Amino acid sequence: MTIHNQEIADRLERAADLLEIGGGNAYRARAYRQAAQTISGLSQSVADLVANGDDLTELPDIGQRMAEKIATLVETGELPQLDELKETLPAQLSELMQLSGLGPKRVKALYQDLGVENLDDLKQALEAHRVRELEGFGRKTEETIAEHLARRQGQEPRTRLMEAEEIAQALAADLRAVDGVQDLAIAGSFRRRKETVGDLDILVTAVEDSPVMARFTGHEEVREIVSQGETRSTIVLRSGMQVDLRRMPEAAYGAALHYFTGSKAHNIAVRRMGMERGLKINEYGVFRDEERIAGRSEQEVYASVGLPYIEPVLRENRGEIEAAQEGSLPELVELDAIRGDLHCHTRASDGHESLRAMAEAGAERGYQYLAITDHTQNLTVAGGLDERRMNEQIDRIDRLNDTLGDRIRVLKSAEVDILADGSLDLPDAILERLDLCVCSIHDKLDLSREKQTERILRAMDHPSFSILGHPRGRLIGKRDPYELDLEQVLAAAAERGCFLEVNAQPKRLDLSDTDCRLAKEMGVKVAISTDAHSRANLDYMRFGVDQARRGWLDAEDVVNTRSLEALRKLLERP
DNA sequence: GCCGTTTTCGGCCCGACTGTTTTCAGTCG
Repeated sequence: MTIHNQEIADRLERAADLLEIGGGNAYRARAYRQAAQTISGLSQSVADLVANGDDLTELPDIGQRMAEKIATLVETGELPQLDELKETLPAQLSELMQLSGLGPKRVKALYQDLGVENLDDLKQALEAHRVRELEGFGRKTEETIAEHLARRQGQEPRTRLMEAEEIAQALAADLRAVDGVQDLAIAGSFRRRKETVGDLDILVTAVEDSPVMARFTGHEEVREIVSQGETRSTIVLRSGMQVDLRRMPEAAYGAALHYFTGSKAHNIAVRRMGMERGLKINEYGVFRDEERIAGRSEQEVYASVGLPYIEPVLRENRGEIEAAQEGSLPELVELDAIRGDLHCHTRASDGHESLRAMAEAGAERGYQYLAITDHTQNLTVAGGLDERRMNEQIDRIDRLNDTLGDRIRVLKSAEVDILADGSLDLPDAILERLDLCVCSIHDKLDLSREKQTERILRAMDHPSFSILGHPRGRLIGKRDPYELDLEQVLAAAAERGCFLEVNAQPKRLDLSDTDCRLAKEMGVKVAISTDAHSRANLDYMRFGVDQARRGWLDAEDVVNTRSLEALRKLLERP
């Protein structure tokens, strides 16, 4: 049973929590957190690295001692340091740390003075009003903790990017309309285009007497004002989304935008570079002693530490700073570079529109080609096509292409089910009539890692296999990816000339950012496809492009940036 | 516990806001 990167990161985080609560050297706890961060952002499996005898100390923030601990964890499933900590402190104190308003000091006080060991204990202590009697606590603190505890139940902690976008853009539009507002940006993980967003960070510059802060905290969608000040306020909207507004002087806009865009790890790394140069970098600018030497734009901030501009999607401290220093940052793929969509549905299966409507919608977006990929017979719930209906669909596409001229080319395709034994869900005679095949798994999601991997490898052996659709099968926040050895799949794809999909559906975004990066490292190109079930869904393309950009992909790495001619060539199996 | 153009010790990002105090600790991002 191999341990996943996320589990390793979680154990290290838990150890960090307990170290902080226990007091002692706070920097030691931070070292555990930083190691956890490095590992959760890694594309390769740490377990595999250890198995290969790779040197983990080459990874950032992992030294000799941490590498040994991780190796032990991978090999034995145990982290002895964590077990030792658990002997002195209850492990569940780590959960209390997750509650907003509770940090190590307060958790320690709750434990030592009130014997609170877990969330249930905390609830009882709050109800008995014993918390307010602790030194440093008070009535207000007790109430805040109680509120956060109550809200925690059954709440989705992160919002998918698309939903966050709807909320953010509406609010931003209202704030832009306030008197005296000059610049406004939505920063944070939203600007980095992370697949999910925890809260929104909005940044404004405004003339001195602008009522923007008051209009923010007084907005009709506000459910709760968490804090309010001259330059910073935090609210919770009725949707449950927490939003920060920061008001900055114009001369500091770039520095503030950089600061609030994050990620935290990226900022810390940049600030460290500043320190080495005798500079202090904060949200108000870059300072040498008391003098501000940069801050109006982000470019200035980067230039002050000798770096070129780094795109927000790359700011995760996953090697972008080193790449910037070496001048080897990728030229990220742009939405404009996409020449067609290789995965969409019509009414023939579970789509909502006609073939012609989808083709027209593709042409409106300036696409050169659009692949129609209705489901196949195995997926009965979606009205999948059998042999006869598939043949009819192919003939219909031929006739449609005759009427479309050079406006757009509709490619004959299907989203073919990969059956449990790895065979494809339509006879070869039909598959051969298709321009390409997107092949996906829709059932038997709970096979073992070995069997699921084997299933896909076998499917890829089929000469008609072109693209592996939504390769991990995850639904963000709803369903975990199925067990799969992605590296083995990528190696097989590279060998056979197959591609993997970046499914741009906001609830899928599958491959993930780190998966994209792994694909690139292993020499496998991707198709960014919307899996559209309606014309409007074709606009999901930008979410897929953002995900690919977060995975460091350039236009070369993406098959559907090619002209139709070049695409056809690429689709020919070696 | 990590790290090194101040390098094997002695640093480790930094400011805003809140609540409990009355000058500051704790938390957050």
